[in-house]
Amino acid sequence: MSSPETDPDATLAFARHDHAHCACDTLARAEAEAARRGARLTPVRKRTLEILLEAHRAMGAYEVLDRLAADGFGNQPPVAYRALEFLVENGLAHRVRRLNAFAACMHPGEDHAPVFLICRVCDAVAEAPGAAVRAALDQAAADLGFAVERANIEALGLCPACAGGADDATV
Amino acid sequence: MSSPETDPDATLAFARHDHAHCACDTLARAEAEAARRGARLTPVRKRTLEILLEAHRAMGAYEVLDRLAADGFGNQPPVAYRALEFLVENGLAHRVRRLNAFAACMHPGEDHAPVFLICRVCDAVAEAPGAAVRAALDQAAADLGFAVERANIEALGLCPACAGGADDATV
DNA sequence: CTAGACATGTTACTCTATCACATTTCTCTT
DNA sequence: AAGAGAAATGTGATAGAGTAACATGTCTAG
Ligand SMILES: [Zn+2]
Ligand SMILES: [Zn+2]
Ligand SMILES: [Zn+2]
Ligand SMILES: [Zn+2]
Repeated sequence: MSSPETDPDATLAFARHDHAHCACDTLARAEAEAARRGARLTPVRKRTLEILLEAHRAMGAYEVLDRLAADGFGNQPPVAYRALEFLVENGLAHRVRRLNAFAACMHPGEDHAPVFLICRVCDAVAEAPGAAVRAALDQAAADLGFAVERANIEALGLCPACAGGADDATV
Repeated sequence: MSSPETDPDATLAFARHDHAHCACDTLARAEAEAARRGARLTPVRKRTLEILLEAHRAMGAYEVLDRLAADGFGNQPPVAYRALEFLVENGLAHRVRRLNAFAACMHPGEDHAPVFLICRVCDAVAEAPGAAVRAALDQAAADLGFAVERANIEALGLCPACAGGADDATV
């Protein structure tokens, strides 16, 4: 698909890394986490997670559905939406509302408050650690007597690569 | 469904207030802000903002459209979307992605980083001050070399009224 | 009064998401 | 092993959200 070393295949968490290994490793951790929670990682669900991991980027439900259908699973929207919902509910994937898309969780099992950084130029999406952000959010909410249960924290901006000069010039 | 005193008319910023006054006052500030920015607050746009302010809650584009159509404006989606987009671009309204909805900004003009608190029981939506949250977000992003330009910070949980006991019991 | 910019109206369409129902597969109990 | 009930899947239909494209109108600058 592209050079293994510098592939800016959008999506990488901005940092270069051995993606094949990272995806495989993350899948293993996801499976462990699913087992720990007693959640059934059925074929469709597992395949859905694999698809997200392989792409290593945020994917629309219909894009995932196409892949699933190609693999012999159902080809109707609910097939993808149900699998994705399961993954999100079990902390194996996240929903990026700004993009109407889903992305595999890079830290399954670890209790975390993800922050999504979306590059407006190359569409890369990174899941950043947001413990501090979440803490600030909880505090701001508490000031109003509001108890936060779930949060979506998404930022649009420029990734380091795109900010590094070649951004608007290359458009 | 509710008593006059404790009416959880969804929407209030959790705190009781003279809404008619609050809406009127906010509209005045929004008009001033629009003028300051040289943005043309045309009839449709102004009416759209009024609709959002009167409802004092997050409204879907199509819901706004119905109101606009009833007032003699166009009745096709672009009419509402264009007006709403204008308001958002000019800081007079916000988009709440989790709800696929829009809400009038309660602090037009004041440079602010809004945090939306959405009650999962009564659907109330409050725009909380999120300067600290935004600061934490900027820091978390900076750690990855990412420059945040815009952010959506939305939390789902329980508002003080619904957390105060009568929540799931009254359903 | 003409050209251009901006705003609006309208048609049609795409993308996103959920409902409802039939069928199958798993699990737990007897 | 049998059978009830829960969970998961497949499928068709439909609702909801958002945009592209084009025509018309409006206002201003020259
Ligand atoms: Zn995660
Ligand atoms: Zn980028
Ligand atoms: Zn605001
Ligand atoms: Zn509430």
